[in-house]
Amino acid sequence: MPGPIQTVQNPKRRGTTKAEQRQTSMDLLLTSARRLFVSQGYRSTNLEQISGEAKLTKGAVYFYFRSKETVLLELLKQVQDIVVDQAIACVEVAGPTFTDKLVAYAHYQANLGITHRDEVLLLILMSLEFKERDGEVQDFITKLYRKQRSFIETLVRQGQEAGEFRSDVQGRELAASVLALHDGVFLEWFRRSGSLKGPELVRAMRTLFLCGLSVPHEPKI
Amino acid sequence: MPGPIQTVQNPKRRGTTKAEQRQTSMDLLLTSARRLFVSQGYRSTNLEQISGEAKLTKGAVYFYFRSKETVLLELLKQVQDIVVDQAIACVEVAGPTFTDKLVAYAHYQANLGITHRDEVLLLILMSLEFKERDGEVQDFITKLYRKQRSFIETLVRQGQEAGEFRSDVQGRELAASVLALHDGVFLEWFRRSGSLKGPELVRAMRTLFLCGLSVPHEPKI
Amino acid sequence: MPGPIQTVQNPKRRGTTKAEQRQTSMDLLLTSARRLFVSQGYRSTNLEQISGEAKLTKGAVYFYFRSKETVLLELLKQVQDIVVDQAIACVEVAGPTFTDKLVAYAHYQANLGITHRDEVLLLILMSLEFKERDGEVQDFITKLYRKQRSFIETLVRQGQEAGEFRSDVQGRELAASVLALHDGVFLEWFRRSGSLKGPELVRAMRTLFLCGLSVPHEPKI
Amino acid sequence: MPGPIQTVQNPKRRGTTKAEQRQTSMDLLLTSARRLFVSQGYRSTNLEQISGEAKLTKGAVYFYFRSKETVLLELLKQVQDIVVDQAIACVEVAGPTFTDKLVAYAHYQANLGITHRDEVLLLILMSLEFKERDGEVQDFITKLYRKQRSFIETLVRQGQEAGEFRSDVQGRELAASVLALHDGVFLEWFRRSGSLKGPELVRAMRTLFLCGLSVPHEPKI
DNA sequence: AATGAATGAGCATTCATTCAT
DNA sequence: GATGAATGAATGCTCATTCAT
Repeated sequence: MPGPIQTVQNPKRRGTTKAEQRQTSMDLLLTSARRLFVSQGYRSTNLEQISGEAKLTKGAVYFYFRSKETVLLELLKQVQDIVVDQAIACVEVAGPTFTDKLVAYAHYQANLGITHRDEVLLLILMSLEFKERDGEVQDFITKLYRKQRSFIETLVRQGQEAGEFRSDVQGRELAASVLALHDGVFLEWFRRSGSLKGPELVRAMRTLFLCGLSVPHEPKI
Repeated sequence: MPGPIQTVQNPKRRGTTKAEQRQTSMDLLLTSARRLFVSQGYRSTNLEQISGEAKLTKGAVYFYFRSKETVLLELLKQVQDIVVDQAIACVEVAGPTFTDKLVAYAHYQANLGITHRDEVLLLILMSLEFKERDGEVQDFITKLYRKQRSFIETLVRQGQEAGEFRSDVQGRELAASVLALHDGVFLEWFRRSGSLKGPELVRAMRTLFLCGLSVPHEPKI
Repeated sequence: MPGPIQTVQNPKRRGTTKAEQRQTSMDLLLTSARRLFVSQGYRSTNLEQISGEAKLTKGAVYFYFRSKETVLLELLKQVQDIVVDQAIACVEVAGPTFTDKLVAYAHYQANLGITHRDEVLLLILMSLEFKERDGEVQDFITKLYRKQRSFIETLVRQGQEAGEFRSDVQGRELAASVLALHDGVFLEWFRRSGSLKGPELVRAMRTLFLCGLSVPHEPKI
Repeated sequence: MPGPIQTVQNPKRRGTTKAEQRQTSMDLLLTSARRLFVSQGYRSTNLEQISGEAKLTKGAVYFYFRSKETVLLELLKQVQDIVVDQAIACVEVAGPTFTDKLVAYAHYQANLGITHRDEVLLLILMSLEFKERDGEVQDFITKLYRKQRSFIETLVRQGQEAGEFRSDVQGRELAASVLALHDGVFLEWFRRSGSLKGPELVRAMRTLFLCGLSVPHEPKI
């Protein structure tokens, strides 16, 4: 018979407290939202898909979040912590040379690609999807990117001043290239999921980073 | 039964032949569609925006194209010609070394970034937006990327065999990095439109290309 | 390349006068409209289909007719002549008994089913499709049906008075049954085009007509 | 991003359980859809009319049904039960003669004309409107008609073999005439809603059935 | 804690109709 | 005599959001 059939809420997660259940449901919703936003895009993902994958209904999303946009913002906050803040913290303890720091950065990111692939991709993809929109999401993403950029830029500039990195290209643009390579590698990986060997790709990326940044040993072009 | 409609037909494009008018309108529609698809995404652009920007109405789009998707396919055909085929043709006449060829490729692409920014971006952005969808668009994009990749991969492999490019990273992954850097640079430029100096960015990209690919002259890392 | 491709008007109907060409084009349009209205219905047939089948374009329809509705009205005028007026004329010269007249009517209609199938069906189908609409078409069809009905009713009533037809059912309802059987047979034929033998069906219809109308020869039910 | 919508939710169907509300709304929608499809045709009825008559909105139709077509299919399933299956069941228990069975069929249908006029008409009208279309609806209707036809045909053939019905016309065509008369009578009633006396019409129909089918008692025509 | 009913704005698409050429 | 360009109203359908339960 007709009508959208929703799964009957059978007594699940028995033996858990309300608070635990709350957390579980929220986590399920966030995880499926993240996965779907990454694979289909924000706009092309609807609340039925998100809640369905978490074995809940649309209404549940509104119980936990104010709106679809809030779900994304929540995800982006997680991203900020994992992808940006922890990367910065990790680089800060590395050293002593700036080359060491850059390698640490590359390694941290490469590792994220394995442990938190969707978080990394979410930031990149949403930055593109929300480019011309304005609102909280746009603002948040812009700030995140700005933070990331200025961190790398500082690193690159310091490396240049220390004579570790080449100075024949301006720091701002060199830093932009580093980020570009980073994002590009993740996107290419995303696009071809399966047909590329992750570790090899990371090695190639690191090689490009280092060789491209290092002081050239003889005139090129 | 809809009654007779009394619109005041503003005499537009008067004094032009049908053929000219056709070409003009189609070009206007394609140009505004391209611009909008790039800046807002395919799904977030509606036909009213596309036609409105060309001073036409939704109906006109359907006079020239079978559907919204057909508009995009038409644009992608142009992209294939400009961004992929001509790049390949351009590289083929360059030489004699593979390094020369790679530089020619980088220069051609860098130039496109100035003369055909939207065409380049369209391909990259649509490849991401249509990732999980299937249909004609997905197929077309996949083929385009495959062509581009296999071309670069061949170039990189030949350069490796000729001893010009480093061989400590597999050709496939090295080629992927080249494309990743390319796409990444364009996206970063797109994201920050205005705040980056194009020529400088291109120089940085070229440097990364060449230094990263060239045979290392002394042990690194 | 895009855009709806229309057949190029190659020099056709050469060696004919304008008037002849006019007539030819109008006839072509009317014939394809009739065929399409019958097979798909009025609303589901669009002007592109009508004109396309006549190797002309939408605009041509508007050159010859004021509107889509006018095309149908023109067709219905033809139907009036062939299906109703000529049937009446034909019956009037038949005789001498009312049974003879009824047989003449049945034969005329049966013959029409072969020579002018679409005209007969058009009236029946449009009477159903335009039932709740109002306007010229509705009016025209209503008048046609009224004419047909009152003609048959008179015939039946006269037959009853002459003692040829049974009088245990009121003339109005008996006449309605005759028309119902007539329309029903044509529709069933239409629905199953192909799987029914026309001549056999006509014989069955005639049998039902006559037996059902004739004075019963012994008590029934 | 659509902002929060401030509709004043008129508290409708308050005090009813979800299940009741569901049933009520679905029934209202189906009933108005049936009425409108019969009086205006499927294609000429829009979802606003259907939902409006049930004091709901377009969206509600999509809450209960997957598409406009699904609404029709649901209605046709009801028709199958009431108009075809129950008629067959009813005839099967009638007897002992085949004439008795035919009379039972006629009575059942005549009664339906009063209690379920729209259901009977829906099948007939949709069989015409969907003639050239293909898809689920067409398939369903074709199967229904086939079932009906083969049932009547068997009945007629058995009556012929038993010597109750005339054998000078082939069973297939005789059966077709019975259905034709049936459909024709309903359509004529539909077309002239109001100006025909139902019971009289039914008597006329039954008379035509019986007289036309019965073995002739003396040479006719 | 979560569901199910219902809404309404937005959107791609179809199509009769107009009009300059 | 007829075409091609363009319009705008209509319509099926999607989806974020609201709210009573």
